[in-house]
This record gives sequence, structure tokens and C-alpha cells, in this order.
Amino acid sequence: MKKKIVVILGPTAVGKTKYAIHVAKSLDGEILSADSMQIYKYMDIGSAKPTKEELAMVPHHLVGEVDPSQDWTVADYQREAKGRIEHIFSKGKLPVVSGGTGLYINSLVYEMDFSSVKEDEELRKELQQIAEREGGQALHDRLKKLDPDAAKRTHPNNIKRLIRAIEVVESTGEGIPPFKNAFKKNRDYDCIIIGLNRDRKVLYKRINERVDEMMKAGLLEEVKSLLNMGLTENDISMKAIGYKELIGYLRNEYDLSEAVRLIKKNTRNYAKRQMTWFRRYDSIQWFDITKDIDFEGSVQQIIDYIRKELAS
RNA sequence: GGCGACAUAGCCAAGUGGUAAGGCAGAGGUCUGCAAAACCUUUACCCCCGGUUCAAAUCCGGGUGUCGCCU
Repeated sequence: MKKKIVVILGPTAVGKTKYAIHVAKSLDGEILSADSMQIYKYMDIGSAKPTKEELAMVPHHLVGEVDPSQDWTVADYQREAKGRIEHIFSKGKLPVVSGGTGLYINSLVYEMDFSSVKEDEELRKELQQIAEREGGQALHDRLKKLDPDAAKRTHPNNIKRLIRAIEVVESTGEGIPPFKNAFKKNRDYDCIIIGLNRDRKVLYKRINERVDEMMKAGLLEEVKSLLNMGLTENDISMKAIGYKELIGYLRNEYDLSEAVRLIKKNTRNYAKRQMTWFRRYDSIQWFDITKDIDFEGSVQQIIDYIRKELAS
């Protein structure tokens, strides 16, 4: 029988951490984070990492392992995460992936090959300059000549995507396959995908409250100390919600209450985008945990579902 | 009580006779190496009633409401 992993996903602040820990615990699993910001060290408050106590309850992977000055990409994540999955399997345990970074989850659920085309700094710089001078349309025209199909799928304003598409086509001579058709299920293991969701209004309320709690917990100090370590707004890690807005405040671009308002808003927008992404998975089992006053019961329902799927 | 100003989307707001800009918030979507990123789409019987006019958010009269000033 093919090996199976569990994937628990959902929008930010829905309660993934708590649920994943309980699920992993009762199924003899280990948690593998799929979160592009919790991967970084020192970004504890703003990225809503599990607490020390929570981390001690179940073994966690890819939480706080990378220095925030380092650029960490999906390709790095995929390579590292697949290694961990093998490692967890080798111990006879169940990998429980938990996180909200859609592309990271895709890199585990589907066959996605990032290895063939490495980033080409010089080409990127060159294309970036073209974009600044002549606009995105110039890049779009260039891509159109190389791969009309890819050009059709990429908007002229989406500079970042255009650059990567040109990079891929120029180095391989082949285009990026149309996404939907290219998605093949991973052949190493099956995925039991659990989606957690709450009523939108309730979720937004949780987000707003969590931001207030982060501020009370000392998010501003955390940001200051990261800046003291030499990080700047140009580091990928500092583009995280909660960090970039407070950096703006510290540079006197607006006052603190405005920064907090922005953090809340950006987090809400992010949650919405996550839901858009997650809705695309066809083999996902959704659990509405809006009313999880009975937390034990809610978790048990999910565990029962996973047990059934593991046995099938 | 008198005088004046204002009234346009959930919020801010442009438009002063020709069939309602823009921003924010909200909603929907795209996604193969920065993904907490980047990008796309979308939201109006212009406070009410009457009048002038081929044509009114725009002009006139009345009403209602808000704000400011005066007694």
C-alpha cells in the first residue's frame, strides 16, 4: 500500500496549530510546517509560531530553522520537506503537514520540478531594468515570441511572473506547462487533505484580536531587534505581514495605530487569498470549525476521518 | 429664532447642463524558484418632492438632515 501523509491547511488564524498538534499526537505523527515565514528564526511573535509548550508536545520540522537574512524559496522548501517526510516515514511515524502557504503545499502534493532551471541573477536584473524602462508590455512581448502560450496566461503587469517565465524558457527551450494540466499527484505518497475553515466574519474577528495580542506580546520589540541584527525591508523575511508595516512605522511613514490597522487589513486580505487558493484542491475534506466550543469533539471528528482514510 | 455652507457607493471623494473619475474597505479570481509575494476582475436608481430644459448630480423653488456662525 502506498504511504500516506496528512495535510492540514486553512487560512491564517483559523487554528491550524492547535488542531495539528492534537491530530499528530493521537496518530503518532510529527508536524511538518508548510509556512513561508515560520521557517525563519527569531520571527516568533509575528509569524504566529507555536509556543514553546506546543513545540514540546509533538516533534516539529521546518519551524525556526533558517536565518532571516537568508532567501528561502519554494525550491528549498520542497527539497528539505521531502527529506523530512522520508525521515519521518523511516521512523514509522505519520507526517502531518500543517500550514497556509499554498505554493509550499502544492510542492508536496503535486509533482513539481524546480530543479531544472535555477535562478539567473544577471538575466533577472537585465529584465527588471527593461521592465522599469519600457514597462511590462516589453517583457510580455518578449515572452510572446518565446512561448505564446505562456504569454497568454501571464498579465503584462505581472513583472515577477514574466521574468521567471522568460528565465525558464530561455534556459530550457521549453515553456512552463499550463498549470492545471501539469498538476499530477505526487507519486511517492498519497495526501489526505484536511481543510479547516471558519465563518468569514468570525475569522476576521480572530485575526483582529490576534494582531492586538501580538502587539501586547511585544511584536514591535521583535521587529526592532531584527532590524538591529542588520535585516532590512529588502530581505524576503521582512516582507512578512506584521513586520513590513512596523518597519514603516519605525521609519515614520505613519503612526503606530495606523500600522496596526494595516497589519489587520493585510492579514484579512491574505486569509481571503488563501481561501481562493485552497478552494482549488479537489480532494480536500473541509471541516467548518466556526463553532468549536467543543474542541475535543471537533478534533475527534477529524481524527476519525483520517483513520478511515489511512485504512482505505 | 436668524444667516450661511454642505448633502454623490460601507467610508473618503471628483464632477457646476450631455447620461456618474479615482482611492480605501468588501467580494471574486490567477498562480511552477521573493508566494505573508506579485497580479487581474468587480460594486451607484447622485437625500426627498416639484419646476425649467430636447437633456439635470449639475439650474430654480420647497422639504428634510448635518455642520458652522449670530442673537
